[in-house]
Amino acid sequence: MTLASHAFPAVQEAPVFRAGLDDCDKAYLGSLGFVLRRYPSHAVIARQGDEQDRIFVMHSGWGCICTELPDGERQILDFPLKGEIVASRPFEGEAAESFISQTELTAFEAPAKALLAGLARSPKFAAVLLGAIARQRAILVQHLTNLGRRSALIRTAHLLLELGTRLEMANAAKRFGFECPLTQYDLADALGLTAIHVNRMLRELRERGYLEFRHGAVHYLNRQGLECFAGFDPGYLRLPGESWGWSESPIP
Amino acid sequence: MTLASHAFPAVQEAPVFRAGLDDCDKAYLGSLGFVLRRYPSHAVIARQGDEQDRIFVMHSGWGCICTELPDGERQILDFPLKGEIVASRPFEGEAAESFISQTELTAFEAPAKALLAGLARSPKFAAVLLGAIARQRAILVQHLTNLGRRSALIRTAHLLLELGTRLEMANAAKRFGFECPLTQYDLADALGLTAIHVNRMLRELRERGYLEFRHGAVHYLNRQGLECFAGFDPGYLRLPGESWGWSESPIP
DNA sequence: GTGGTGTATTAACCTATGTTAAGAACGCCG
DNA sequence: CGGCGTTCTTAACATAGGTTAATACACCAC
Repeated sequence: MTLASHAFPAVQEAPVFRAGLDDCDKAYLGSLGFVLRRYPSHAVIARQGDEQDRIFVMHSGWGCICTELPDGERQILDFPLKGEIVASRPFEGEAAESFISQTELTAFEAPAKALLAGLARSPKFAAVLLGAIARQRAILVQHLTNLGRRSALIRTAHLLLELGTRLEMANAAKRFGFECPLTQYDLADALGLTAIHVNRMLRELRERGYLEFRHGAVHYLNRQGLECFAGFDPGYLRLPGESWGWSESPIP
Repeated sequence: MTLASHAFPAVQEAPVFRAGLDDCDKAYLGSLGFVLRRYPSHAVIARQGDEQDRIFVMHSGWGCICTELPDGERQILDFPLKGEIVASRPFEGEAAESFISQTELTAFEAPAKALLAGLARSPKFAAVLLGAIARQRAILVQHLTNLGRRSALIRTAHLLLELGTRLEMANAAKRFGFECPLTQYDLADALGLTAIHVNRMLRELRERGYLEFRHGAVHYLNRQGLECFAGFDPGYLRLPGESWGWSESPIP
């Protein structure tokens, strides 16, 4: 739309917005005041309990959304990936969750009020936003189901498959897997397990010939078998109004 | 607004809407085509996988939102209570969850599209809706944290305290507790436990002098102690823009 | 009354996961 | 190069929670 969109990454190209908006809405989006900011690793980008007035669109790096308990433990709710929205308390009130970077991370930021105004402006814009919120909710629901009703082994597999699929949807996956800078402690906090047990589960997945998680990368050894074993059905990751993936080579 | 609102319960009086909307918005709400419907107990009101085109506002009775796994197990995500919204996939796409009645249940229903249109109509209306969605998300997050990082005993206590507080907010609690027709199997499916273990935990809570769950009702024995023990902080249940509770006797 | 179904309760036993402890591998920095 | 912190890995042991099974209790149909 502008020269800047060639010189700098533009929020309009984020997967959340890319599919659903026409040029007019994208121009409007460009006017909302999104700024690309960079955070170092292990930075607290938004703290649980603070007034929540910004929303984020991930651009690079890894972070997590988590709740912190009085005893110092934490529960990771999700790892927002490239092109996904972070808007924990959509548009009002104090945040119930923290947003923390795991690696160096860049994200677009805008005042939440700007987006709220956009809801009234264009039905298409509203639909895209609500679609993104619905997808986030679906992901949260899967994580909840994971914790409540799946064994540690399947739970671990399910999360890794989900992350891989989401990265593919953002064109950020590798050929045989994906880069994943999470530590086993991070995974443990997301899976409701101990880091030691995560280690056991990763070994088990490797020994069963499903996948390998080493040197900050996940390599599938038998992806189809793993999806079957984990009961992974990626339907919940689809953004409404979007056909499957924007990869160059669509899966039949 | 109309004669009918005296003869029949009106959706405008539901807690979700009651606080935030002015008369004009309430009149609009009344025009959206909400219909009060009655379901028998153990009815499937919306099934996982079906196209989701209605939203509900609970009016009486108990139900649950759950996901069903291939192996026949289920994970209950939440128990929507009187005056709360049920809109699992807000406004589009197929439902990732089922909505099932536990007791006989009545709810207002309207086509989801009607609400979507309301977003553009009035900023206040949009804010109320988004507030309700945000609250639902906060509840989901607490349930997730419950499953991931709290012991079975505290988890059980936390859920019961939450339900009690939500019922109070809807003016639907008793003096010393609340009526709760859930079975121990229902609780187990919500807590990620076995019904047998739920039984053990309820006994433990009773023996410790915290609360009693018998004959379909929860009686607090030492509510303050229990809240402290469970680390229960009801802040996440507040609807944005709402002061604490609309009970006649506000808690200091 | 009798029987039947769903729920609650308890006990005995088993297993998945947590805990503690200790090395090993790797990167970073002097 | 050597030392130090972070992460990974494994083993031995402890326990929370699951499993199986049996009894008791309520409610309803007949």
